[in-house]
Amino acid sequence: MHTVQVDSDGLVACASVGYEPGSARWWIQRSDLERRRRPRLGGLSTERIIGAALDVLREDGLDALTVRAVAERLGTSNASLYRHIASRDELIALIGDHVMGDIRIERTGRGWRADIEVLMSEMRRVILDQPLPDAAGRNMHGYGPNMLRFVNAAVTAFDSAGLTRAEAVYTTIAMIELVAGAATIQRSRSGRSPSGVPAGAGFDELLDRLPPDDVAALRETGDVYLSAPVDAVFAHSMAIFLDGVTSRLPASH
Amino acid sequence: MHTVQVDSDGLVACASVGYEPGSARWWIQRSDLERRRRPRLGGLSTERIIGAALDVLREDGLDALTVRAVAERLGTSNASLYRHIASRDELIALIGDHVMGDIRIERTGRGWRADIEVLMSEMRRVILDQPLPDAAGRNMHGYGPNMLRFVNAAVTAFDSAGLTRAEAVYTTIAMIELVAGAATIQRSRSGRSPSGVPAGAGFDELLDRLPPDDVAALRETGDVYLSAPVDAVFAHSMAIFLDGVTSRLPASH
DNA sequence: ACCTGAACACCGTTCAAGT
DNA sequence: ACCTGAACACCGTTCAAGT
Repeated sequence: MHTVQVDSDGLVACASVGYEPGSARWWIQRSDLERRRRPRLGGLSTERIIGAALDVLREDGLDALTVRAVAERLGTSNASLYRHIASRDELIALIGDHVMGDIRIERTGRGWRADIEVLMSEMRRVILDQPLPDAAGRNMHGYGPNMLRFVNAAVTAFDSAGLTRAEAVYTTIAMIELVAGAATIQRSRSGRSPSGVPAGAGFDELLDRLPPDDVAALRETGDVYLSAPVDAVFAHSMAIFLDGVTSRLPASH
Repeated sequence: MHTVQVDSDGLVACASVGYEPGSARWWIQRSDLERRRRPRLGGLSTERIIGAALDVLREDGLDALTVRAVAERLGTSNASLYRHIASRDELIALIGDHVMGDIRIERTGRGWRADIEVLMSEMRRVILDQPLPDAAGRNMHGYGPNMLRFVNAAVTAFDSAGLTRAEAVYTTIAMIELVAGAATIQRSRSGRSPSGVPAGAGFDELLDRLPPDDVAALRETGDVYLSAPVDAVFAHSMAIFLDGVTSRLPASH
């Protein structure tokens, strides 16, 4: 049982019926809504809101991304945004897919492995490019037009490698899982305190306080765990994944 | 330049000097702090706070996890919690590592691959077990005692497989990236609207609205993308990863 | 159809005052 | 050393009233 707010024009009613932001139905509803708009000169638009949100994100960081801050940057009241987005979660879902739109999708002509390498690197790049709210990552798998375009490109590439369609889909999901996880982990691995202290500083001292048996291997390799360059780690993760896919290909002769 | 709040007992001063929650230095500071406590009968403790937070999380979900809600469940004022945790972020970091403590770490005796399979499945299980705040995932890689124990177990297993120490460390990070990403994506894949609509409902209609060339492969395999069972997807991701690791092992004869 | 000031019901966090 | 009521500075969101 839903109580639906009905505005005089019924727009808000539509926007708040309650599909989960990022879900397929929600994206459908969204495109309907955008089509029904009658933009004013110098007025707001979803596009301008996303742009302002990305500005806030890049300049002042994740914590500063509030509806109020976005409104201020646009020179309007925060209440005005709610004519274009039904909630902060919607804004975040929109940002998530918008960012995926920066991915360059093109075949390399050098085979499926090179194609997938580019797709993975591109996805990682756009995620790391700005401090995305985690919730955007949560919806990143989602059903936005840019994400679906990306998924389609990956499925196509795995298809051309010789996988069955079903396996190409599964493999694409695995690829997305890995890149999403890698970006998240990298972000925290390279994090530092406000005071500038790297997250791993004092690692040896920390190990000394733990039961020796619990961290025996780490004692011998702690510096590797700490100082492994993030790009090298990603390259290695990607290589494992691609080698795994290769080993599952039907014998190619 | 820091302005440090100094309480009469100096405790709060210590807790707020500003290491990033989840960082190595922060965990060191934490264990010092806990050691200096003089608990009262029936009083609060970090442990009780974490327990209450997990209760809130499991019963009322992620959005309900507020400092105030945790305090209410403990029958105290929210201000009281700040004697044991310096911020909500600290609480989340503590939860993140606490959850990793549920992982059963034991050798299977059936080789490195079986050992790693267990570790991956266990990590996935504890992450999915409750709706963890994303920020906990962000810190999950971190330097908590339980996480380090887990990392150590994985490095040890890869070591026994024949990888060099450095490669074992890199491979462990890749493993964590994959499992963290897989859990995140699964959570959103199986999400539904408050009204109970699955996130993927209406997928075909959505594809119809996109440029046909952008989603050609998905049109043919959309149902697989939608209905792939989450457990099967994870098993497949894990198999790719393990096959990849295997293919990178030094020839074993 | 769009925009807005003012308000509502929350947050996390602080601090003086208590035991 | 620990706990707490009350307050502060925010949030996201709503709504009546304006154009």
